Amino acid sequence: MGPLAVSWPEDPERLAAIQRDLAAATPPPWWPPRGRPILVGGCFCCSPRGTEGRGDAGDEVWAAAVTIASDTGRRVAARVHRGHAGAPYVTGQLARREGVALEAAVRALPVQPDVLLVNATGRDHPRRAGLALHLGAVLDLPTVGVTHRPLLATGAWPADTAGATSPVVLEGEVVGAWMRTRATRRPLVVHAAWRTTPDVAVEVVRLATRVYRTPLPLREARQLARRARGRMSSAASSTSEASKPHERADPAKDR
DNA sequence: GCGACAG
DNA sequence: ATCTTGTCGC
Repeated sequence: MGPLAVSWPEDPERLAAIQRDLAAATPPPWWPPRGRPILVGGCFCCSPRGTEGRGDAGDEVWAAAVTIASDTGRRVAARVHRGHAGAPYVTGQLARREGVALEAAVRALPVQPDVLLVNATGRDHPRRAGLALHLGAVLDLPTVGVTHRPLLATGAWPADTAGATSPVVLEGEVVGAWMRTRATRRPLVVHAAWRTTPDVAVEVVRLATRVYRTPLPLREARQLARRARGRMSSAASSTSEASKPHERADPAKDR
């Protein structure tokens, strides 16, 4: 795609209009090449600790993005971007809060992924265009949403075996799937988003998941964003910086 | 009063 | 998202 003029309007009604346009768009479907490794990206945005509730416009935020090779699980690129929230969190309008920062983090990646995981819904949305779908359109990248629970859609949990899935449906449309990435762990919801179907979303998450419940790209992006928040550098208001080369083997929690 | 709908 | 609390597993 590309011609579609998409942005991150601050006005809720302008965002709603864009979401309706995005929902009606018919970009070419994408799916992972069979039998060949791909680059799977992930991005994540967090706010200062102690900030409960919806937050406010102008809140400091940290957005991280990573690119990971699906065959080795190795990180090939990572960036953290410190910026500001465009709005408080409002159901159905997450794009206004996190869109700008997430876009900046992904664009800063020296190696772009083939497909991007986003901590948000896609078609499961009041206007069928959640942040995961919106971000894909803006970046011209296929996207898959991954959340802890649906926004509006419903569906029964899958069997308690690794890899099991069950449909998540919104008004008759299958918009995603519950997916048991790890046996005995709570399932995640994987969402069809920009240029992806529920089946493709499941396959991408399968390719990107290793030993943890959370797919590697999302897990690493989350770690990077929170680590950056912890450092609390006193740099200027908005800056992009390379990730540090070394790793910490921390048995961190995996919510 | 109750229930709740991404992050 | 963040907070709290509890439990399980390495």
